[in-house]
Amino acid sequence: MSGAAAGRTDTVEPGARRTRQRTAVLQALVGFRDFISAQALCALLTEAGVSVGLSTVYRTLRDLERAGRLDVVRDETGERLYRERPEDGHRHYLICRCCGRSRAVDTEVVEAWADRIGEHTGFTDVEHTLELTGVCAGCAPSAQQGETSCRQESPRRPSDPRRSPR
Amino acid sequence: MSGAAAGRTDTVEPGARRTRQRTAVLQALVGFRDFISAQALCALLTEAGVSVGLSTVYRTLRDLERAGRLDVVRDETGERLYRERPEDGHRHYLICRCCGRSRAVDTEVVEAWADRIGEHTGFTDVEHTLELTGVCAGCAPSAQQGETSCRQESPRRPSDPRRSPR
DNA sequence: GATGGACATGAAAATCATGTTCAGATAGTT
DNA sequence: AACTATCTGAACATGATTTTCATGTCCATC
Ligand SMILES: [Zn+2]
Ligand SMILES: [Zn+2]
Ligand SMILES: [Zn+2]
Ligand SMILES: [Zn+2]
Repeated sequence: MSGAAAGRTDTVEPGARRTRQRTAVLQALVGFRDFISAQALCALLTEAGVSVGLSTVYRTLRDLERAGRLDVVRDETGERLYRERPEDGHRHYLICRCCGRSRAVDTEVVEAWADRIGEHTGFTDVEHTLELTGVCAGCAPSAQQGETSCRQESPRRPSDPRRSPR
Repeated sequence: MSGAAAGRTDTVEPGARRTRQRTAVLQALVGFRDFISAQALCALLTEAGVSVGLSTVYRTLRDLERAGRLDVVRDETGERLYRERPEDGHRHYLICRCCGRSRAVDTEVVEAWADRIGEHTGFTDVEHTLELTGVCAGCAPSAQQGETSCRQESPRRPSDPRRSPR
C-alpha cells in the first residue's frame, strides 16, 4: 500500500515514461469534465502555458484510449471527442446537440440486453456503442423558434473550449 | 395504382431528376445487402461498367440519407458505411468485425428505454445511435488462434466489395 | 560525469474521407 | 427542336488524424 492508489494522473500506461507533456494532457483531461476534441485540448494546453505538440496530444490520447482510461464519442462530423473515464468503467452519455453539455445515463437495461445478444445470434465477443443526443433543458427555449437558432451553425463541437466547461 | 407503389428504385427524392447515375447508385444499394462505403460503392459501379463519379455517389448518398432511405453506421476509422433501409425504418445492426457481415437485431427493449430517457433528464428530441460488433459464427474459428488471423489487417471495411456481398 | 540506446517530442508532410467549384452535359418540359 | 433548371464529374479544397524523421531526454552502466 505505498504508491498503490495510483491511477488518477499517473502515467498513461504502466511502463510508459512520465513526461511533462503526458502529465499535462492527463491533468487537463481530469480537470476538463466534458468531452473535448484532441485539437481543442491542445489549444487549451497552449493557452494554459503548457504547450504540447498536436502529434503528442494525439499519441497520448491514443495510448490512453488503448489503456481504457478514456471514453470516446464521435460528433456528427465524425470528429472524436475524449473524456476521462470515471473509475468504474463502461458508460454512455446523453449529449446536448446545442451546447455540448453531457451527462452520463443509467444503462443497466441496455447492458443486460447487449450481453444477451450474443446468445441469440451466434456472435461472440460482442461489443457495443451507444450514443444519445438531445436538446438539454437550457437549450430547449432557444431551439424552439424553428430549430435554427441553436442547432444551426456550430454543430456542438467544443472547438472553443471555453464554451462547454462548467 | 399507377406509379404509386414507387419507392424501391425510383428517384432519390420526390422532384429530383432520374439520371443514369442516381438510378445506378440506387439499384446498387438495393442489390447490395451489406453496409458499404461510398468509395467501395463507386468502385463497384465502375467494375460493373456503370461508372459514376465519386462526387455524385457522395451527393446521392447524402440525399438518400436525408430522405431517410439509408441506414448509416461508422466503422472504427470513422468512415461511413451505407445500407438501404428496410421498408419499416429504424434499425440497429450487429456487424462482424472480421468479415463485415451484418444482421439486424431486435431492439424493442432498447427503443423503449431510449424513449423514456428524455423524461428523466429534461432533454428533448432525444435521438440515439447504437452499434453492435462481434465475431460471427463463421469467423470465430479462424479468430481463435490469437485474434490475429481474422481481425488483423483489414479492419472489416469492405473496401474490396467482392468480399462482403452475398 | 560520459556514453549508448530506448523511448519521446513536434514540425512538417502524408493520408484519406468527404465537400466544393464550375464549365459542360442532360432531363423534362413547352 | 429549343429552353433551362438540374445534374455531373474532374480538379481542387478541407480538415482530422497519422507518419516521418531529426532532435531531445531518460536511465542504466561504465
Ligand atoms: Zn444544451
Ligand atoms: Zn454499454
Ligand atoms: Zn464474420
Ligand atoms: Zn434504436
